[in-house]
Amino acid sequence: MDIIISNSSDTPIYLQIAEAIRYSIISGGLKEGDVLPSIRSLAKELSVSVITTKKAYEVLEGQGYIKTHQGRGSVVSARSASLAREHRLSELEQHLLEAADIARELNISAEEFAETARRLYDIE
Amino acid sequence: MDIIISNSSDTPIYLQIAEAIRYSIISGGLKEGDVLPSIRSLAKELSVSVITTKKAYEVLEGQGYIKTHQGRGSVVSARSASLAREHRLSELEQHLLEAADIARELNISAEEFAETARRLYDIE
Amino acid sequence: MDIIISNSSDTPIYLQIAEAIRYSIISGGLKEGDVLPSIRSLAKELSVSVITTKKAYEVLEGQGYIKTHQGRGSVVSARSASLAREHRLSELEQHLLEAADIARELNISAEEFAETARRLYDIE
Amino acid sequence: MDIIISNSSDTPIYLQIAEAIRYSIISGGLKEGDVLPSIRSLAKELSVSVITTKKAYEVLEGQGYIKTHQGRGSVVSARSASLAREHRLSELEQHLLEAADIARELNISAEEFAETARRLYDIE
DNA sequence: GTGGTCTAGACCACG
DNA sequence: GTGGTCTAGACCACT
Repeated sequence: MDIIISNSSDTPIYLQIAEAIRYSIISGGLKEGDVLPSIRSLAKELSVSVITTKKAYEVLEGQGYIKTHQGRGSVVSARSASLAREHRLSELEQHLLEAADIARELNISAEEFAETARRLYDIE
Repeated sequence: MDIIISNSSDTPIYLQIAEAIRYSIISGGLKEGDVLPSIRSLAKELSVSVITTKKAYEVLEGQGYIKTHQGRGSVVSARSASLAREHRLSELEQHLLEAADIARELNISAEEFAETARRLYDIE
Repeated sequence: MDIIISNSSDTPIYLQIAEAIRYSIISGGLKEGDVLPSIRSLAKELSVSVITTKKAYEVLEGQGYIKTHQGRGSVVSARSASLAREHRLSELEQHLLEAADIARELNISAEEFAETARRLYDIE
Repeated sequence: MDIIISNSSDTPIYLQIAEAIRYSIISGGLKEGDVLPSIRSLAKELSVSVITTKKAYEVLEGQGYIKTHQGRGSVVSARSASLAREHRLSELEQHLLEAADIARELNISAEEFAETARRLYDIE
């Protein structure tokens, strides 16, 4: 669980945690059936309130990534990997759609747009 | 000033207004030196609080698009059009960069990525 | 908003609140578009913590009954009435299924079972 | 003792065990005077904590189904079968009463209600 | 005024 | 040990 949280970010901490865990799932660090750290131990590790980690887990549970059981902690649920991948794909599409909107607004052609996309992909 | 605001959107109303005005500037509906409607008349027209329109104008002023003078209303400032274009370009780049990040995370190749960008451009 | 909450009940307070509101929706006390009391005023009225009312509203929002907007409170969303009815119907079915399970376990015939259901319906 | 416990269920494990034993009593698998497995052997068989099986036995003892004697294990007590039957009957009644409440709330007639009960009885 | 987020600290049920 | 619920009190963003 190497999660880095930023207090200055404008995405709330509980979402930063949830996304870090989702990333762990997608990148294979966490697999189906794996047990997540307890909300209390994670809270201590990240120096945040228990409520914050709990909320992160609630979000993930609401989206079907994990299952939580009283007294037994939380485990990564089946289908979580494919769920996470779908989620990221739709985010990618969302970004491209917004970018395309702007491109049309600025009279940038489809070719130029695709070209720019390609170029920015290679940058980093 | 035909601005449509959506209550169900999760971008705050004052930003929706600011962006609508910026769009008017970039698309030529508002030119340098044009006088904007007063915050009170605009508030009435959009059925929102005066505080909200005021905040929208403050944002635009802070970014250099308009100039507000005590008792004389607000006017579109010089260079506003090029400013707006630059702003939108950087937003476009930002979206593409985030999309590219996700694409690499999901092992999507540069070709596939550029291809998807092209396809989504044509959709709407 | 006449909600009666019981501290001795074993269903959590936030769920009691959520169900009372759902009942208001189903019984016509709250209609689509109606504005709910603010979480703070409701908390004061019920003598519970703000967090508790907030959680109740979060539950209702998660199930699609209401929509909450920062700074503007919460409103009953469209479809909420039919949603609520569906929800109660599935609860009714659930109870009957569990009852039927027990009836079969106790060798109670279908006729006896239906008869008992009829009789208990009339009791109150 | 063929008890199947489900980790995904939201009824606590100790209650699942208690109910499985009660079912054994009602269905004749366990008769008055029969000796139950020790809490330790049952715990090992089900791969749960000793605390859990102990709690299940405590529940059953509290309801009069079994008698536990220091160092001599637990036996099914007299009248346990009729007790269990009564218990299940009252549960059945409880479910039907709640279902009837909902039915009246939704303006479902007594006939429709009894008809639905009959239909759901036959389903499985 | 509104809701959104976060804190520290408490009690309870489950294993 | 675990999570589930609740409290009082705080700061921030939006209207």
